[in-house]
Amino acid sequence: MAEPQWLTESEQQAWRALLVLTNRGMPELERRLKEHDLLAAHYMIFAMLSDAPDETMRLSDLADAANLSQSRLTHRLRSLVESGDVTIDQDPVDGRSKYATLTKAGRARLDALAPLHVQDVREVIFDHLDPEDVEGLAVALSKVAGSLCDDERFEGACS
Amino acid sequence: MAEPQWLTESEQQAWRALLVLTNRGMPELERRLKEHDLLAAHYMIFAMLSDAPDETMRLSDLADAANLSQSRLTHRLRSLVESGDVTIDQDPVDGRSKYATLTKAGRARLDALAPLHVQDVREVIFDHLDPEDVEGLAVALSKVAGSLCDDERFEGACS
DNA sequence: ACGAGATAGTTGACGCGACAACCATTATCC
DNA sequence: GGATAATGGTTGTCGCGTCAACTATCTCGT
Repeated sequence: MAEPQWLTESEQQAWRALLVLTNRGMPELERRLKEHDLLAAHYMIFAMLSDAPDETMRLSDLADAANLSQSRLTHRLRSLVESGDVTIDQDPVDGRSKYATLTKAGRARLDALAPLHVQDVREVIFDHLDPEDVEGLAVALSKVAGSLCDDERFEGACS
Repeated sequence: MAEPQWLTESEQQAWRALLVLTNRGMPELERRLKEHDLLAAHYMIFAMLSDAPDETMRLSDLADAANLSQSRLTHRLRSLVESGDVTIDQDPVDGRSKYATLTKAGRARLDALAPLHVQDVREVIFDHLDPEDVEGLAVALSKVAGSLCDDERFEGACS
């Protein structure tokens, strides 16, 4: 049995700060989104759809792009369809697949919210960083994210 | 009304990667902890208590250190007390406060789990980074974390 | 062509966490 | 010193996300 490989000073610092960010910062952002009656998952669905051609995606691709489980996507889509922000259609060639599409209303809702959300993200995160910090973050986090998308039993469209 | 201040290229990259990490990496770590019948919140409670003098903390301090709401702490402590990992005692001088203390069993459980958890954290995060990446992460995340602890209507013992 | 397995999506149950309301105790202040 | 506020903690409700089980469709080997 090998000695446990403890975290270095820097690693500990990064890990603790990451815990603060995930357990305080991200919930804070969710709270702000909820003031507009939107879950973070909803916003991700909007954002991914709006970036897609025809604002349409196959459900499983959408789930992957939005970092959601299929089940979670189904649950969230239910409310988005009810509120008229998204429509769901059968794939005509593959009877298993379905497509989600952003409606005009959904598109309008995203357009209205996006600037506010970006502002929130700025206030919580990027306003406290200078460009080199951001660059360092981007480099390091991308490596970790890349491994999470590749590793996870799929070639991951992830990002 | 000002033009919305969109994210720069680097900021977008960092933000997307952070979303992957929070929505995939962190749940993965929780899943691994749960194989040992432990919630992430439980582990945080253990870790904070074990670092404290006498392995004892006032509940509200513990909540703050572990990034938990008081209510969430209460809920989690219930199960930890039931399983005999933690005891709770009244503060003799302030009738409102209580103290949580790690029991021998709790200490043993943490000692057994800590190396495994560190290994998991390594596999998910730090194994994919070289020292400069980690340093960059630590610097940037610490700034964000610092703002979250200070800002949040409290001088924050936060790390 | 047919049965086994893979893929796409849905469903329902259950546990955790957020939130608001609440009780108890201690400060504050006129 | 007695009302009022502030602090510390608990409780109960409700919604979300996970998980396992399920249906339906498609693929592939033989």
